[in-house]
Amino acid sequence: MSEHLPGFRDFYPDDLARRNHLFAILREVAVRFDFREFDAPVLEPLDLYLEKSGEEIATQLFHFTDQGGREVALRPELTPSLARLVADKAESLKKPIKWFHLGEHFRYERPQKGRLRSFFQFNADLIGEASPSADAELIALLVSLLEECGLHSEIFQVRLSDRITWSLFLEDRKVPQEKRSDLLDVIDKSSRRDPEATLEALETLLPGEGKAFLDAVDELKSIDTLEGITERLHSFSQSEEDEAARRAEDWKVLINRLESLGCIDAITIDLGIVRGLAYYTGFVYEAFETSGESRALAGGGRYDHLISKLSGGSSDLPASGFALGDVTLADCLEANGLLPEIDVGPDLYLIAGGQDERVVALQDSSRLRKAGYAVTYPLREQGFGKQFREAGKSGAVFALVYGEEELAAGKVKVKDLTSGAEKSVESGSLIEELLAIEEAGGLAVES
RNA sequence: GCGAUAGUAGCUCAGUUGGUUAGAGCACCGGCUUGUGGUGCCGGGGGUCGCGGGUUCGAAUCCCGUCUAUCGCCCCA
Repeated sequence: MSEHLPGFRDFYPDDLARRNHLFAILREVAVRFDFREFDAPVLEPLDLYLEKSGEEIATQLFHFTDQGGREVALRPELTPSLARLVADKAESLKKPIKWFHLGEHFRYERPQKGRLRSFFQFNADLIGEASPSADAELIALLVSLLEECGLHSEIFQVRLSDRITWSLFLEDRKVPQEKRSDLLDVIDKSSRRDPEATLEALETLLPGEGKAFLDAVDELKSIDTLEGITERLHSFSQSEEDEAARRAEDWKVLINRLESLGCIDAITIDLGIVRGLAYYTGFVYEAFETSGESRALAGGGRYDHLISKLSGGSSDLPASGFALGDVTLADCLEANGLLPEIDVGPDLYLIAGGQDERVVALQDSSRLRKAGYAVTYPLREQGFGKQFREAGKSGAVFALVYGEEELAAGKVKVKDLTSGAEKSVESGSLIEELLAIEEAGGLAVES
C-alpha cells in the first residue's frame, strides 16, 4: 500500500504547513541567540563519512557510485560537512563561530518509532571557544528551542554529563588506557541494559573486578548535584591545580551560567549519559521526555579534536554542538497535544453572481493580490449558495460578494466569515476599507 | 541483521464456526440552491480485503511465503 520508500514520508499541504511552522520557530529562536544559518550539499563524497566513523558506517548510508565513478553518499549527519566548511576558511572566519543548520538527512537503518530513514535535523554548533560558557550557550539554546515549541521542563529534561569526569574516574581507578573506551561504552549502555548484562561485560573487561567496578560506576551515576560532583572530583585530586580540580571549576562555571541563563529547571545532572561516540571530549547532554519511554529528542556535546581530524590537521578548533531531530520532536509535541493545526486558508474568497460581476471580481482579485492579499474564487460558474459554502470551507477570513445590486451601486459587500457580519463598501476604496476592518479585528455583528 | 504482533475505502473501523454483489462514520464530488456558508436534506464516486501462492465446490476469513507498519534486540552520528 505504501507508495513511498520505507522510512520516507509524504508531506501533504497540512503536514508541510505544520513542519514549516515548527521550522520557523526553530530558525527564529536560533537567530535570537545570534546563530547564523548555513547550508551544505546533501550529497557528499563517501570518504567524508568513512574517515570520521570507519568503514562499518557504509552499511548505514545511502551510497552509490555516480556516473563519473565517484563514491558518494547522502548525508547522514552534518558535522563532517560543517568541519570542512570551517576548516577551509578557518583563518578568516570571525570567532566564535555560531552557526546553525536545518535540513534533511538520510540513514539506511531499520525504521522505528522516532527514527526514519529520512529525517530533518536542527544542528547548532559553536566553534572556537573551549570554555564551558560555550556549552552553556548551546544548552540554553536547546532549552529555548523546546520551550518555544510549547514544551516545558515538566515535559522534558536535558540530562547533563561529562566525559572528562568519567576519564578522571577511570584514571583514579588505574584502568589501563586501552580499555577505557570500551569501558565508557559499557557505562553508556548500562542505563538501558539490565545490570546482569552490564556486570558480565565489565567482568570480561576487568576480570575479578567487575562487581567492585560496577558499584563504583553506580555510585558516580547516582550523583545529581553540583556539590556531589565537586566533592567526587576533589576525591580524585592530588593537588589544588590538577585536572580534577580544574574540572570541578568547569562544572561550577557551566552550572552557574545555566542558572543565570534561566534554564536550570530543565537541567538534570546525570552521569549515566556518556554518548556512544568516541569523539566527544567534554560535557555531553541529551534531551529526553520526562515520561521516559521515548528516545532522545536531542543530543550533543563537545568535540574538540574532530575538526582537526576531519580537516587532516589543517585546522584545530575547539567545538561543541547538538542536533535536534524532527521525528521525535513531532512525536513528543503530538503526545502532549501541542501539535498545532495550521490554518492555510486564503484571506479573501470572491463570490460573483454572473458574467458581469465576475469580470469586476477578477479585476479586483488582481489588485488585491498585488496589495498582498491571498485571494481565491470559484473557477466554475456556481450559485450563490454553493459559493458561500465553498467560502466557508476554504478557511478564508472574509468573503467579498459581487452581486447584481453591488455592481449597480459601485459597491462590494464584505462578509466576515467568522462573525457572519456584512458591510457594503465603495468599490474604489475596497483596500482601505479592508485594512480598516482588519484593524478593528473584523466586523462585529449588529446588536 | 534477529524475534513478536498487525495489515479491509483517503482516515477510523465493522464484517458471524469459510457461504450470494464486502459495509458504516468522517472526508471527497454532485443536486436541492443565481443572494448567505462553515451547522439541513437527497444522491454519487471510490476496494484486485497489502502482495504472491496453497487448501476448498467456495477464502477478507484457514495455511505458507513476501512486503509494509508497530514493539523488542543490534545500532543510534
